[in-house]
Amino acid sequence: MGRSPCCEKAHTNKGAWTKEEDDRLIAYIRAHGEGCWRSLPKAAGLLRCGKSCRLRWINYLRPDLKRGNFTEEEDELIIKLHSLLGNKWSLIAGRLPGRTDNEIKNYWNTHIRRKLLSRGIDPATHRSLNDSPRHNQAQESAGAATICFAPKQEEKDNNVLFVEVKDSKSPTSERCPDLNLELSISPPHHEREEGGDEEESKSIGRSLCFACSLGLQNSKDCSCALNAITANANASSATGFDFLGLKTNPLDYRTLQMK
DNA sequence: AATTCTCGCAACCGCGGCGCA
DNA sequence: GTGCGCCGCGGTTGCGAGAAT
Repeated sequence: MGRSPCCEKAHTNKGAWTKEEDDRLIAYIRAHGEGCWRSLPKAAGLLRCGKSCRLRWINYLRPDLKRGNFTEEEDELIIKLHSLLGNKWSLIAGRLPGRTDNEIKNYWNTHIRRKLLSRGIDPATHRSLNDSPRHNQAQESAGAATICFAPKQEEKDNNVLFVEVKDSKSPTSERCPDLNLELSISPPHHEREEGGDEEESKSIGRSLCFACSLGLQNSKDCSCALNAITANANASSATGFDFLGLKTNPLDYRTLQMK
């Protein structure tokens, strides 16, 4: 039954890695490639558990890592992605070449949180801090805003789901949707389709192709209404929408990849 | 110069999903 | 079908460096 334990914790080193350990790990992975972290430490002559080796390699030793300060563009991209994905650091890291989930997580906690607070934005909800009391009151009285996977009929036929953000009290009146990730499945929301150009454009701005969000980037089911936030993160254009007060283009979930 | 405080980052821990036996 | 281990992820901790007193 099952497999043997990944490592004997009693005979493994912990704490900071030494130069010699780093060299051994690098040399081994250069020779044999990544993978099979369970057997790697023994094979490489390291007194570490596989988990520790993997972490050290991914977060520090990988040759493609971009060391150094985050750029302003990276900052803004992280903020946008976090507002959409929440604390899904690995997904966010997947959109920032050379950055690791751990690095982004640390950077968020030390720099970006403060940056958002100084802008008057709640880093947890991405809403204006001034809105919070009113919003909290609304949530208490009418329930939290909800992201729904609400397929339209034709999308149902194609097995496509769209993510929509709605406020249970006023489904279409909020310009910056609450990104409470409390999820629910709901039937198609036809009211919005009948709501005229303005409502339609808001609806489009809030819709994410669920197939893409699930990593089915090349799926035929992918018909994401939001395209290429990240590809155009540096160049806010007239076609972008005002997301969190940051003029931007929609996010292309097609390119969101797991590491 | 010595001590205390604050901050940033590397590493660890625990959990959930998945696959193997 | 079930149990167990591996892998990957997010949250948390601990330590070292620099700033402040």
